[in-house]
Amino acid sequence: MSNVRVRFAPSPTGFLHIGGVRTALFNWLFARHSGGTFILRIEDTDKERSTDEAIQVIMDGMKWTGLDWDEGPIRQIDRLELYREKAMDLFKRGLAYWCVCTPEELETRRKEAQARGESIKYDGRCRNRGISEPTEPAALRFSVPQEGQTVVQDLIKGEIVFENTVLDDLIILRSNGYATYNFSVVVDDGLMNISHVIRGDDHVNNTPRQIPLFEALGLPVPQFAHLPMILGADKTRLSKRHGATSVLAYKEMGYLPEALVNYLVRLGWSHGDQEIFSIKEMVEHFDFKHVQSSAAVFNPEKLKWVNAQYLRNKEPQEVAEALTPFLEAAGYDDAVRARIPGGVEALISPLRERSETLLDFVEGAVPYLVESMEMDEAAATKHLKAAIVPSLQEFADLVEAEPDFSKETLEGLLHGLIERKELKMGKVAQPLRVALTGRTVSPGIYEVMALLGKDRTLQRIRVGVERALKN
RNA sequence: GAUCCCAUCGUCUAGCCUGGUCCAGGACGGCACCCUCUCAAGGUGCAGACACGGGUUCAAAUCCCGUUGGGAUCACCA
Repeated sequence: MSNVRVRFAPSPTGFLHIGGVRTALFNWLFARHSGGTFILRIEDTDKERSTDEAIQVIMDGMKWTGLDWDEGPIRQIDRLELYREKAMDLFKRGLAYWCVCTPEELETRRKEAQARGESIKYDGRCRNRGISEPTEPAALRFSVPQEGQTVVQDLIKGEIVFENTVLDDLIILRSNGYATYNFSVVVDDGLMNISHVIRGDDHVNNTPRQIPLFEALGLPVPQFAHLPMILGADKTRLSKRHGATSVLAYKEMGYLPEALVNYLVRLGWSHGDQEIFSIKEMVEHFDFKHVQSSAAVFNPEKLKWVNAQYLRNKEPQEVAEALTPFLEAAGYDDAVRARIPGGVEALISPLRERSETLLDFVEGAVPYLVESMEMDEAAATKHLKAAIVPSLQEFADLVEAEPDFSKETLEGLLHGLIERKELKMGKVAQPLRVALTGRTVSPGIYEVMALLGKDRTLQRIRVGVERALKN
């Protein structure tokens, strides 16, 4: 086991966002690539917004995508005392001070400063007051060094330099006694020996605030890798407006977890021209050198394409296993599925080329699942005409008299009929398709018959004939 | 407004570090054709980008500077 220790640290305030999964994925990939440890830490210090359900949803999402963690979930709520101790330690060492400015005062001063066109950072008013035992509500602020620069050697963006004068004395302990995010993160990353902090680049501006804290606390400063954001089609941060952003929503929409992961890994990382990666290949090739430094637009079309690739290349049995819960959810139980000769697995080959998601699959499977199907009226009107009746009739009679129902036999029967009647294949196949499936679009006609079985095939052709007679 | 980040086809990207092999390659999407019992899948082809302006250099997508444009962050949220 290497010294690489990384963490994914979501705050449980809602669902697991697609961007969060990507962050988790890159952490996981780096850990697995380097034989390190991947830690799940829950940042739930905001008691108002954090919920247990959200924690469960995060874990469910990670399990679904296969991102397994080695340690945790560690909850910050269980470590509040620790943060308090570390903060007071800083105070005792003169590196932090009590601030009695109220939130309202601070807000007012920020507005005034902004109105004057000045920096809105904290003015350091309480820094030299030397309050040792506050008698009114007070927050503890960290005295940020104001000289020199803080340099971040980012693994993705390179060197980022911040003048320390732009940094203000951040609050590390709120007046209610709870640690703030920037403080608890540093304490945790330090104490957990995190070697690489891999997070969204919306955190770059937090980094120069955190580095001096590591140093003041005497904790090792990790390396940083700031991942570019995922944007919506309008180039703003991905949000609900852009469609589904919860991972589990993609599960429900019929995406395969490995396809989602594959799409996500290519969003910001590349390995030459390769598009499809097995998990093993991702782990093997992952590196920060090929992580893009600019933001990427989430493209649902390409996700669909990737999903389709997986649907087409997986073992039929595995696709069937993934599909079954969706059929079940659509109300097609065991008994219904048994209507198809060969069962659910028989659906895979004919439908996989025509489906991008498992939901598409269900849609395409309907005619073969139901006992009596719905007829698309427009299709019937167009294709089931009186002129075709003799052909359909004859074909049904031939099939009925023929004990063998194999594709080859069926093909021979239909071709013989077409030649005798001097018809075009399309002239017969299309009415047949409509009679058999109620639709103008389906897998090949012989595959359709195989999925229906002999009885339903005959029965539907007869019904089709009835219908054609009325046209 | 301040700070920081970013900039190759509509989108994801290769190439950039280590200038020439790039009149810029692949993929999604689009279009056309082929295949064909429909729809797909598959095959073939087409359109489509180095944001702009200056340098440096024999030579720049690649290095430097500036401009413009986009994004993120500026809380006793995380």
